[in-house]
Amino acid sequence: MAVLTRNFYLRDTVKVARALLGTKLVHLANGSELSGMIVETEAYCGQKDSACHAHRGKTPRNAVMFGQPGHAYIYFTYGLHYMLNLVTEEKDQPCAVLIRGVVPLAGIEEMETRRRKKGAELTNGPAKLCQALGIDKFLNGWDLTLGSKLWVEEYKTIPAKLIVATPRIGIDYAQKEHREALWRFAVEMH
DNA sequence: AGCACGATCTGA
DNA sequence: CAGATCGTGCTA
Repeated sequence: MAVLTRNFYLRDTVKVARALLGTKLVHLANGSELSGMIVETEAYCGQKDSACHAHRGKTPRNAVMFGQPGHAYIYFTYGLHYMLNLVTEEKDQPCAVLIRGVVPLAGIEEMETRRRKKGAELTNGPAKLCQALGIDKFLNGWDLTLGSKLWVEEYKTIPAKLIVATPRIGIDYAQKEHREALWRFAVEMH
């Protein structure tokens, strides 16, 4: 399937977040494919967004967000978790989409061994998905348009009826306007 | 140089 | 509902 190009990411972040639903996230970890269909995302929209890491300007940690779109912004938090974001919009616009959930497609056995705890709820939650797919800080800044090591490709078209938009999770510190923005997108399962 | 805290997850 | 656990960024 076609690897998503730079232009896919070079758009309004909220649109990209929505468009990423149904695409396939692939990580090649020592030769084996670990992949899943993206079913939950959140848009973080630059300096003006008080929930965005780049809100207070450029720092060593968030520098990748200020670069070209189509790169992975991965950071470490709570002393134990990694989060995966995909950089969007043009250079110097520090925007990104947080990947919050995937449905495992390939490498499910290996994902289970990577996770401490087994079970079907393998990759819902931004930190759990990183652990299952073996994504860590060494992939920070990786160019996702190369189609090697870590990338996103076309997979499935999700009917609009199945997509819900809600406020983002875990950003109670943000201003009301940003706290309430419907910038989280998820595919309704059942 | 010190310190408070986080786009989370788990188990009690 | 608290504990895990540490890099980051703000303050001094």
